[in-house]
Amino acid sequence: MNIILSHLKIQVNEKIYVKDPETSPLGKKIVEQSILLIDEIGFDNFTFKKLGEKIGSNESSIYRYFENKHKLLVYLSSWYWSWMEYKLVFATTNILDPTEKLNKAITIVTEKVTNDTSTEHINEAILNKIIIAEFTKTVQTKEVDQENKEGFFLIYKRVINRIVGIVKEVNPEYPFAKSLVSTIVEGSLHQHFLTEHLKTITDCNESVSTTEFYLNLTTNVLR
Amino acid sequence: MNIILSHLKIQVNEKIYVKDPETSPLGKKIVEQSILLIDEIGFDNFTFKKLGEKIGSNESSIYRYFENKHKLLVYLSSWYWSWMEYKLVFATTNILDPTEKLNKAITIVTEKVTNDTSTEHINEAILNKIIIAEFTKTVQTKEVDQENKEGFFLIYKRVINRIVGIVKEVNPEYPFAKSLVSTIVEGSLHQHFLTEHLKTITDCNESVSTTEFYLNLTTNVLR
DNA sequence: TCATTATTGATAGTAATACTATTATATTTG
DNA sequence: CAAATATAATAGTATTACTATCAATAATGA
Repeated sequence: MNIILSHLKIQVNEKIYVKDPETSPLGKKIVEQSILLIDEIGFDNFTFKKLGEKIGSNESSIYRYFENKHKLLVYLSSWYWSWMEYKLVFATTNILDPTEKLNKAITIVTEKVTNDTSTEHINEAILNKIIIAEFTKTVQTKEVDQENKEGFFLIYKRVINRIVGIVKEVNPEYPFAKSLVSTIVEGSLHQHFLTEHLKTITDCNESVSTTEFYLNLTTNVLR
Repeated sequence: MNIILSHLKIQVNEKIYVKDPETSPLGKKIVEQSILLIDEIGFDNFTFKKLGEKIGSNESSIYRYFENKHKLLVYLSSWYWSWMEYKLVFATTNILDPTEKLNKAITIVTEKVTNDTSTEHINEAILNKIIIAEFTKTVQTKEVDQENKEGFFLIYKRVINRIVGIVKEVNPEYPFAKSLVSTIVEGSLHQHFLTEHLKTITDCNESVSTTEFYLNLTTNVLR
């Protein structure tokens, strides 16, 4: 996995950035350090000025890569889901049994990411923390319909629908495949958040438990 | 229901506001009109200055009721979940069969709110729209642990755990009652959002469908 | 290698946001 | 009617979220 990914460039919709951050050292530094800073102070308190100070670079230079911090978060999310899609594809290819394939897929999307080192400048474990804490903010805006039209959430929707395909293999009769998968993917992020902050309304406590919960749920729903 | 609620004062944690908005006409106006304005322009674009202009009142007067717009949203959410708790209690009281009671409870929390007129100055249907679009923002902040300690999310957690109790009546063996219920409650908000904005990753299309999906899911999971 | 071009940095500036403070003016209540 | 309270008006500050301009540096290619 690590070997394969190190040769792959994660594809992100061009409209999300002003200049592709993958094309320069400064761009990579922006992506790398923004992940650390957002994790540290939270997206709401994050500003390009603070990021500039952190990377010893000018605020205005960052604006040459991203229009605003919202777009940067959309970029990080797209990168994350694109990376997740690779993980999904590689993990489920060659598995013939649909149930086994689905279990594998659910495990991949619901488990907490720890210490994946497939890319040099992106810390996937911390990016996963950001997605857990901030992902819904990328869609929950007044501009969602416009941005959806422009393809900002394409990769996310593709990940969902890829798993929907597997669900349909397991049980073609089940009428809520899309809602089930979107509930699992978004819900598992939420469960990880609850595990961390609102422990009294979740049973999940370690990485494995969230996955267990959703594997159990899926099995019961589709049988 | 309407008659009963008109005599009830929804209780909200005192720490959320500077001055209880229920105690004055201006306070009520702030609550009433903030719901309309947040629905109209979105929470991110909402400011106390704009609200002041809308209600023909001064920005500084609003600050005497709420420290900042985040606290106002927490107040609106608390009000919503408190109101939801009343609906839950009244709808499930006197139902003896646990399964029937659970189905009723799930229907209440997952269905879209339409035209409830139990309180004069709060439009519950529009408040429901705000909760669908903005609720996660009340918890997904860097201050969540501190605010949780201060009891900001108590009512929300109580609603969840009330339903958890019913789940345990239906199936005491099921090991993920809390995660199931928090997934349903948060997930149904998300499904309503998807129905409105990202239709390709949900099967829900009208109010009834989201409820159907979760009723079906719960039945399958708990049997 | 030198000239061109692209990239980054530094500085300045604007409008809006998120408040706080002060004082004046109503309004309520005892 | 006086005292207390609530609201409005105005002003002011620090920060945010940018945009614009120009200088300095680095990369490239003829």
